[in-house]
Amino acid sequence: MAKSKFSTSPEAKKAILHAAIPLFSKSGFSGVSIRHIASAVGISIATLYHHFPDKQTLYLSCIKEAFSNKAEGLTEVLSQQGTKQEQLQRFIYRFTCLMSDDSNFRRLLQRELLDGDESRLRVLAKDVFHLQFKGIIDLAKNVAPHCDAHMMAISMVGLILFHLETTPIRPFLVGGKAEHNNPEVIARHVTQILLMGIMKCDDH
Amino acid sequence: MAKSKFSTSPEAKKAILHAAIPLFSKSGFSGVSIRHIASAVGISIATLYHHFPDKQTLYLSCIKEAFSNKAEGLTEVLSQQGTKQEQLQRFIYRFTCLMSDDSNFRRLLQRELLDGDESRLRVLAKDVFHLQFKGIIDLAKNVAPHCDAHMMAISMVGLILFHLETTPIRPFLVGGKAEHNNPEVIARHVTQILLMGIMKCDDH
DNA sequence: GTCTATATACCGATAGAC
DNA sequence: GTCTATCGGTATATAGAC
Repeated sequence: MAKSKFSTSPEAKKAILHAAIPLFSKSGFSGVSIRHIASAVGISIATLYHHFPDKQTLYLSCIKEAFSNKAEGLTEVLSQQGTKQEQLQRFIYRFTCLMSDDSNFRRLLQRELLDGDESRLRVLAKDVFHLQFKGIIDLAKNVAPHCDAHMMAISMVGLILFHLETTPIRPFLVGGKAEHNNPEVIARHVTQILLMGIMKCDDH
Repeated sequence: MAKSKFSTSPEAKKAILHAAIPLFSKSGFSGVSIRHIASAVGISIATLYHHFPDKQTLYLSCIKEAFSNKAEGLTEVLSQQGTKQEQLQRFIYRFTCLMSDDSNFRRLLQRELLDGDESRLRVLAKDVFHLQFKGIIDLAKNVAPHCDAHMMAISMVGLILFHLETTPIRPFLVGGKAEHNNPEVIARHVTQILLMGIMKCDDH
């Protein structure tokens, strides 16, 4: 109880958050004004300040909302069965789809890695994504027991995210094709690298 | 000739750029004010505007300066000799060191991938890094002729960048150790994945 | 809970003296 | 080339009516 000084309806807060999330995703904290957010929701600035005490709190609420929504999907993606190879393959594919479908989340995550201070990153890692990252670590231990599981988990996530991150610059890079933005193509490529390395890779 | 309406000394411009680059790297375009930059250089706002017509031009000049400085180092890193494996190994190691030594550049690059519009990304890919990315493509074709060279180049760069990008959150992630920020450790891990995949990887 | 109106500070950018 | 002074606009945030 008493989460706020004011009486606020959860619906109104959600409406503000879901209008603000894509704006923060696109332009970052400093690139979005309270005016802009209020205008997007269709309310006045004063009304927005009735629900959130300041811009910083609104931003952190957006992060929390976007990330905790995604945590469920991640947990589900990690509950895989089958052989080790199948587990890896399915995780890579479904994680790629999850990130590809929600660029708002992916961009907010990458912005947090650039802009988040120590306390924000701690919350992100320890409170929001602890179980999910642990799941990826366990998957790494399972499929590659001789590896450093932490590094392997970072590599798996990084491979996928960077292929999505480079989507807008790909048309101007040598060899870039539209199919390189297809989650299935990305997932197949990443899986092949992880399973066999590049020497035996054949993802044409 | 006539690059500017005003007479400006290149030294003064360089001084401004090299004060502004770390600021833009840390906080992004919207997160840094002209006042802040002028203060960091030790000049007045009006003096800054004598050298650059507006904030946007100053920012783009920072990008251009930081990136073209790095292009030389990248070209040098790509002129490798030895067997295919040695070429890959050395490129990964030296590229990792290059990115690790200059977090300003790496962060500006990642910010551009998030914030850059089509025209800025086109300039970046076609005018600034065309030869360097072509070099990575050629390396990929050489060491992995059966692969999609574009995807492989993206994977190599992305693997390295994400390990550096996650440095600040690593202390809070399961299994994170200080040694995971060591460029040699990162390069060895990435090289092993690329050469052998995770099944045969052993980077403890 | 929502609004209009406003306080206060900072923003990018310019004028004009030296 | 560098400065002080300042413009007009926008930023976050608040006061107080309804």
